Amino acid sequence: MDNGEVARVLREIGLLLELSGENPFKARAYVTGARVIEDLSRPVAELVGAGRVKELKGIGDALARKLHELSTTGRLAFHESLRAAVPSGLLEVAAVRGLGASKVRALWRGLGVASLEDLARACREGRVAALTGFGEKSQANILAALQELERFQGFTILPTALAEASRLAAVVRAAPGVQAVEVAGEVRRARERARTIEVLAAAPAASFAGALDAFANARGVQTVTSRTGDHAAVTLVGGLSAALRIVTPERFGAGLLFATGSRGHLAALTARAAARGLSLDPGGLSQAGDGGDDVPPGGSEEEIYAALGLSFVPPECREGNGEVDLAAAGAFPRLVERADLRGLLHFHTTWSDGRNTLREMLAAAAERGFSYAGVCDHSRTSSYAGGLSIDRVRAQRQEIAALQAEFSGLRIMQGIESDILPDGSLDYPEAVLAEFDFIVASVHSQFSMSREAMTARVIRAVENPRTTILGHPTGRLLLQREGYAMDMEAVLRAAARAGTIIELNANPRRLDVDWRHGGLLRDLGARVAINPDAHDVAGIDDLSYGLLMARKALLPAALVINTLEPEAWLRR
DNA sequence: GCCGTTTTCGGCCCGACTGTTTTCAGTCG
Ligand SMILES: [Zn+2]
Repeated sequence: MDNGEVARVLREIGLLLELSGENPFKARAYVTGARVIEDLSRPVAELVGAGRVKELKGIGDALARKLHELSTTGRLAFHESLRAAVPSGLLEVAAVRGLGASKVRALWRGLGVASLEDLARACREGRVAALTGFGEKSQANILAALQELERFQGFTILPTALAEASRLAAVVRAAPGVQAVEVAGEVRRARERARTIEVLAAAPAASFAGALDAFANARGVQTVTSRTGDHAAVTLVGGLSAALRIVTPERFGAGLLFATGSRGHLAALTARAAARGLSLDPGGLSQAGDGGDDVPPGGSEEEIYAALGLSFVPPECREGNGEVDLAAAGAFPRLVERADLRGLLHFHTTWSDGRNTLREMLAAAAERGFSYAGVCDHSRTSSYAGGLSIDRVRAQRQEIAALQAEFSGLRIMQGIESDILPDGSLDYPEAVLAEFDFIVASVHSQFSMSREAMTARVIRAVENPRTTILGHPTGRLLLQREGYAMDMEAVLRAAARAGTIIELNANPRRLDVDWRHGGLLRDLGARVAINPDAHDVAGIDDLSYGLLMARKALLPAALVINTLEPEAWLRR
């Protein structure tokens, strides 16, 4: 059992205890224990083996015993008995936004609600509103949250989609006779949320059936929803869909192009082909009518783009947003790449709610070849996240000065992720704000303002000359929470006017600003910062998702400030 | 259930909002 699995069990015990009506502080002790285990840099089993797990702050006698049982047997009787006493569907009910353990318990004990279906029915029948502690509004809010949950059902975020896709691709690749396999569809296009994993394979016709069998029998396949001679569609445990198409090798290039899409991109390509007297279909590119083939059988994607007089369009850019016109005009932007990034900005440390120390984060930055790093812990109003008091801001500055001597090749800057307060102001007095090298300003509270009020609030923040970067502009959490209502275009215009940089937060739950605003950002010439918002060392590598989104937005690398030296973007 | 030490019980991250209640519990970030 790795630390993540152990932590998950402890966290679930915490929830189950609360649902059982246990002392909430006892429940919290398990959640705290889960966090302690998550933050370990070594396997918890090692500490258990050495009898040292009790030395961890937050782990006492009881948790130490349970960790011992868990890491030696892989099971925990206490956990299993709790699970037996609480309907398993309640765990899903507790994940509904607005419902915590106490409310779920009330619904369970008062109305017999034991699943999401029960809850929806109870709401529709008006029974929730009649329950003490609830009312018409709570009932309506619960129904809305359930609908939101339903909308998110069957989708996943990019890292999971990529992992599942490459796992399934590997299964197919291992099947006899298979010569090539690629992930296609929306996953290859790096959509920020995905529903279907599409895989394309090339094999001689005699090998089709075997490859389809391998796919249909892959681990995690729940049901096979359709099956033909060259195609299989399945649903996966967890609700995602997946599909495999197999073509003979000479059709692989065009097949991949069509399987990748998007529809809009393909429409632009086929229109361009037609304008040149060509015809493009999944079989390849050919002379319209009876001519010979322009692209020989077996033509790759690259060859097809070239035959259409286009530079290669990377898969993540194929959204039908004018990328074909740009490529045709020879104006396709020079997109940002990992090696372009010189600056690592907006990461958290143990000074606030990060899991690694400042030194550890800086060492990771240096190891990854960054030439400058700007730490941005939380500001004082985010007290739940350990936001920095003015004294701690200054103490951190001293540590930075000391650490700078240790990291000669890395310029260390002190930023802050300042809350944007409800009135649009920043979170410290002017004299303190002036001491930071730069400021990322983000909304972390009062999400449910009116659209007008939120727009005014954020515009005031981006117009503040102390604001360097607007952090995660919409506040969305993909598949968990919609962004707050706000006139994004007005905000982006105001930011561009004020010279405030827009963050492209690379956390795969955020990927915010949305790539769909790329056209406006380009038109405005607005500068963008790709920031990992990392809370630990591993989080730094979320930058890869941010890079994909910046490319998807067709942003020229020159607009991405992390590619520049600080002097090019710091306010003076 | 953990922690600290005022050594063995009492408090546990904190402030604001929402919807319920009629003075506050629950949820969220
Ligand atoms: Zn933030």
